[in-house]
Amino acid sequence: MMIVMIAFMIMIMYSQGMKTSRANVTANREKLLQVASEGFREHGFDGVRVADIMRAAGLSHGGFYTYFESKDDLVAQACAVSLERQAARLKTAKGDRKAELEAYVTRYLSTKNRDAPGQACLFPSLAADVARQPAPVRRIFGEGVEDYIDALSALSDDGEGREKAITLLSSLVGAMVLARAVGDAALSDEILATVRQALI
Amino acid sequence: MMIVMIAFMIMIMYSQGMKTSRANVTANREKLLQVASEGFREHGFDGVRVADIMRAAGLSHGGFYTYFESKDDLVAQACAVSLERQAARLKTAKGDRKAELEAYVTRYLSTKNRDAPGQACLFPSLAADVARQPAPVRRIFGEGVEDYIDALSALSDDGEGREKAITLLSSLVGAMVLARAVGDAALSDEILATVRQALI
DNA sequence: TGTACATCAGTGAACGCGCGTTCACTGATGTAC
DNA sequence: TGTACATCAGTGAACGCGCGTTCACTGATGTAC
Repeated sequence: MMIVMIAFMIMIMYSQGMKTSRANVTANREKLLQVASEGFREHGFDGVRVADIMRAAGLSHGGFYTYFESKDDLVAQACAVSLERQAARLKTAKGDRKAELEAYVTRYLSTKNRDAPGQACLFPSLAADVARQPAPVRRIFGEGVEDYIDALSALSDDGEGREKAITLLSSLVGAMVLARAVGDAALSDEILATVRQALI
Repeated sequence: MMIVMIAFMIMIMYSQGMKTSRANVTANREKLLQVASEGFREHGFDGVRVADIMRAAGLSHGGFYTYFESKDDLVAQACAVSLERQAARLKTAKGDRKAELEAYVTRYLSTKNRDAPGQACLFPSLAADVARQPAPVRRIFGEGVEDYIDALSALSDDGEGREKAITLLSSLVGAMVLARAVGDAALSDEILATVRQALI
């Protein structure tokens, strides 16, 4: 009985990868990328310290270089992860494409989204910072934008999908960037509401 | 003769404010704000050092605090200056308003503007950074956006000026932010061209 | 299966550099008489 | 007008803190026999 239980535990350990050291590496790396991705969107690349990220993942800061070559490396990988996820999320859209797109715009330009940049699209938070990053990050980012445009295009039902996707994306990003920057809450709300109405 | 020349020089010195110490303070402050304003737009607030700015103005770094309380103070004042200037420039528009607006959009979304952020609108360069700055900067920035929207509205000739101004500004800012961030030059050009066409 | 050894994730102190800020000091500018 | 003094812009060394990165070390995990 005991042996069966132990064997079972070992199976779980291996299959879920939560107990052995090697599996921990995988889990920790995912956790680190997740924490970094949210932190960067919320506070910018320079606003999050290596030590913060390690602490949030339950590790001490010295172990950072087991996982990443440098902070720049983490920045690049965290961007890649965020970009993939948000393009993937867009591609799962089913049903009426027009309704789908409208729902997307409404969600994107909501005050909730504005006030939780850590959970939101990384373009408004990080695009301006990315423009000043080393080439590898800019390349990854460019591919992410490309994917995103493709995914948005697929939601459009006429031949001008790509053009519409680009102008739509620009409006979304610009509105959110401005809404987050202005100190005045009323103006911020107005920007979101106005662009939302114009797009739907 | 000599006395007349000297008197004349003194007049010039006082009137142009280039030689006496007190007048230098004014000229230096303007120079510092100008240098800072360009530097911040090009490299972000954290990308420009106090010592860089002082050197560019021909001063040593220790003198910084003769002019500003802190770097944050400079950030706020430099933003105020840039914002005022770009709203003022927009207000000088004369002639056919529609043509004026189109010319403005074309200039705004040009590759030249994209490649010279130090000379361009500060919204795409700094809005995301501003969102993470202390409240005074955000307030100043918000007022600048408000002014800008007003100025753009005045160029629109129907009753929906303000709504149009807000959506236009969002498109401009978003397109420029994305165009500057993507590593791929072709995609960057495409974003600018597509949004330009859509807006004109 | 058990044992001895090798590997390597993880620790936490320390390093080193960058950068905003401070400070004692200088010398030109400005003022009072 | 000239002289003596006060003010203050400007200098450059030094300070202090933050933060990315390194490093010697530990102990658990994994491997060989």
